Amino acid sequence: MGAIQAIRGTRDILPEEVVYWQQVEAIARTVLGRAAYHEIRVPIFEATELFERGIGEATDVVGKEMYTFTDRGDRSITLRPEFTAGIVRSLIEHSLYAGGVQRLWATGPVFRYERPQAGRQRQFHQLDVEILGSADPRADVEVIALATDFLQALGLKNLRMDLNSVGTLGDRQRYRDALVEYFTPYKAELDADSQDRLGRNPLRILDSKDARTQEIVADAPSLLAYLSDDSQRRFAQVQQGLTGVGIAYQINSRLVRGLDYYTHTAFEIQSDDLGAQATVCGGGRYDGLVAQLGGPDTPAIGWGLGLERLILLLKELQPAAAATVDIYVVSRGDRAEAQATQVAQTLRHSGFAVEIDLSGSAFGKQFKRADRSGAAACLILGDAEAEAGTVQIKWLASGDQEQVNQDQLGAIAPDLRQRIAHSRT
RNA sequence: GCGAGCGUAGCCAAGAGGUUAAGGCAGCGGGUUGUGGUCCCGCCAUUCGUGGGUUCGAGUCCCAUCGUUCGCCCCA
Repeated sequence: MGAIQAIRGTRDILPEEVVYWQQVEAIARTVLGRAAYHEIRVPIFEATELFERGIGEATDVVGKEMYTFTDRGDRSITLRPEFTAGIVRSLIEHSLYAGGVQRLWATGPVFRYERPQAGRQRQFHQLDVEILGSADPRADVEVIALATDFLQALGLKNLRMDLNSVGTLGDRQRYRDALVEYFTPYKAELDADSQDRLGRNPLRILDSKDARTQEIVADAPSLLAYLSDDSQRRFAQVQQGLTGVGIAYQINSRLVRGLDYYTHTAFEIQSDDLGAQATVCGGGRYDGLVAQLGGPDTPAIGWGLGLERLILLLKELQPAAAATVDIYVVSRGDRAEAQATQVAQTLRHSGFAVEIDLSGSAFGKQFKRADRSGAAACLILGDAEAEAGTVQIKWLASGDQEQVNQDQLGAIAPDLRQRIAHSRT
């Protein structure tokens, strides 16, 4: 023992799994690109204050989940727990808002100090999408459609979307007061967590899992009743827009998301196949955040999507695609081995995926490995071939074998390519 | 931060106080020193996450610790 292990809550993504990640990233680029979104890359750590001010001191994310440390210059640094705050900081710092509506996306690791469990780690990855500078309900629809398009392009099914409006900060404050008034007489009957939430974040009581609390919640005032006329009209427009582009959703008036900055539209996409951590994608509108962080009044909406959870779902859907090798090169003897290196290079330059056997062991063993590599063809170089400047090409499926001059390999590349493709079908 | 389960080789896994720590997969070597996918043989844990304790004796019991899994909280 004594071997160093990955830190708790972090993990290695091994080659076999990376295939899924690459697939997800490729599809994200396609879907986002064709909606005219641009990638932005922001730092992995920021001043702690950014998150405290942006996400809200009262939230769990800031209160107990941040990876915060002091650097050598005595600054308080925090590993980003989400993307939005950093993107907004960047927008302000570079005056991107001056260029009109900004459609941005980002991906990479984010960090939250929590107990790991199914679908949850301390370092995980998100895909993040934001549209900044528009208050138009069509922006809400566009961004949500991007999430469903992306998930659909990956072939995921059995997802459901909850939609809600949390109104303006004012609407929410009035609702919050109403809730406190409603719950206070029941305080003793609420579960312990909810009693605590009554003072801190009464909206959270609404989705308590405790049975008795839920009985009390059943008669609690509804958030929708506290929305201003304007907020209600907005919410209706978003719903019409979603219906118009054929996106299914259900209204969930208890959907209140964790971060303080949300206004109006809030939504969440969930799956039943993820255990307790069912949320794959969550987001909403945050009209006040840019101003709160010192920028000009800039309405915005966006979402974050958990890539680990997504890949968990993807793995159930499709088996891992084996990485393919076209040609496996087998050689024995000093001269042959030297030539094999050159031949492999030539073939790679012609575009083939070529793996070379470095073992120097008996041909029999090398053939065994050739077979297991999944290669379509095997190139053989021994003393005889080295002497003659030739190479044997053996087709592993049929066992057929032919001889080619080494300097002809470039010329027959198109033919080889065709036959390799053919042998795979 | 709280609760519960688990921790034997690269992977899966038997073993439930007495002893040579089964077996399978993968890997490596050989049968076959230039021809694979089958087959046969051999090798692959002085040791059971770590530390301490109980006992004549512990992988098997107890304690602690670390890791891991699932759940709570919360979220992606």
